[in-house]
Amino acid sequence: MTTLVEDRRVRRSKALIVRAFADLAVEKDYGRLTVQDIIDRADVGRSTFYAHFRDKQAVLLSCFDEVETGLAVLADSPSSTNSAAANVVLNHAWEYQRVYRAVCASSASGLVQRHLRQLLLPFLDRSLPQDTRPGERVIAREFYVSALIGLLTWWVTTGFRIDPDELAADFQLLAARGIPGLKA
Amino acid sequence: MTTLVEDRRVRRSKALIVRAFADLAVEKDYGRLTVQDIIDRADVGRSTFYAHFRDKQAVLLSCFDEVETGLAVLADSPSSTNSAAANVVLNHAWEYQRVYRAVCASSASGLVQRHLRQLLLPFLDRSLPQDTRPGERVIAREFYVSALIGLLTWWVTTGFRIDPDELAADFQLLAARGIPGLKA
DNA sequence: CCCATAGTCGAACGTAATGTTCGTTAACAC
DNA sequence: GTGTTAACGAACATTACGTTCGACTATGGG
Repeated sequence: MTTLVEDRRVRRSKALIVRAFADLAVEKDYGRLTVQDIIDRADVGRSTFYAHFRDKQAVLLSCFDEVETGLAVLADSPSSTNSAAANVVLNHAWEYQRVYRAVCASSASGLVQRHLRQLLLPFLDRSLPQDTRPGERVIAREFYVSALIGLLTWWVTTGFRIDPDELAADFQLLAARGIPGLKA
Repeated sequence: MTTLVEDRRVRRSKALIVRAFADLAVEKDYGRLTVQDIIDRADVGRSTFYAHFRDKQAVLLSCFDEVETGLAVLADSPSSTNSAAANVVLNHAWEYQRVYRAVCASSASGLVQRHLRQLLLPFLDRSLPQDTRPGERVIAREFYVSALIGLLTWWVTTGFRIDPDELAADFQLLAARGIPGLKA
């Protein structure tokens, strides 16, 4: 009969690998991060790595599993039923900084994202009011540019199925007036 | 005397490489996309590739250069001085679909982004009103989730320097009421 | 038109990472 | 204790990397 939980050694190996990956992901470029780096840092055998993960991407994905299950638990907990979605997510990130750092810093997302951000910020700044408080302004900027990048990416990858001016108008309206019907 | 513009052959080689990359970037995972793939598709010699680009990342970055210069031109043109930032950007993407596809689809941004999106959407859906028109709702969803991911990423990579509840409140306010002072 | 320049080609090469295999050793569950 | 199972580590073929070189050829200046 197989046991219900994983062998202790398996848990140990996986944990060592994921931890090593999480550290390395913030330290160096994801693209140049090799399996070799991971097993060196984790100090596990080469074959051990491949016994549990196909490649480094699989390790990254397993980080999402952690996040996902953790979030699900948090969401079902009674303390959060009244909280807004953002509250739950941000508090979860706060608690599991290590994983979130790995996921967000891993330039799997970073490179393109950063460049688009750099590219679009000066444009958006022309529209943003100058007289807000510094702290608020930074957050509004990030909010603004992220929403545009996201909408742009969605539009591009779904095949440009809307007229650009129409989409721009929708975006501007959402940005200026907020999402209709959303409770603050 | 060296000529002012690049040798025609250089332009040709670079164009072949960039075009091949752009095609491949939408076809297959960026992480598994090799220099070999690119030079096979572009049908240029191995040494030619390395004469112009350090690695595949350099090719990706050169896509941004195209975007950047194109945007700058568009922004300075008299026709767009009155347009909102989003208008300029989206119309530019509309015109250069090939490059934008490569940049956005390249899972350099995709993998992490897609997963976070999948993860967060169900949370946000609980807050979104059900009675809006389908088309509007899709856009609002993308707007909403992208803004949250962006703000989350910014918060994580800048070292969690704000209280999560405070950030969540700011986010919720921006999402519900819009960015203060932004003209629609 | 000719010539010097400069880019491409293709082969070759050392290096590094990949992904797999297998026999040995040690830890695990029961 | 005993049978099972994972980790180890060395070895291996394979693939991609990044560079070098000599032969060839398109290019653009004169």
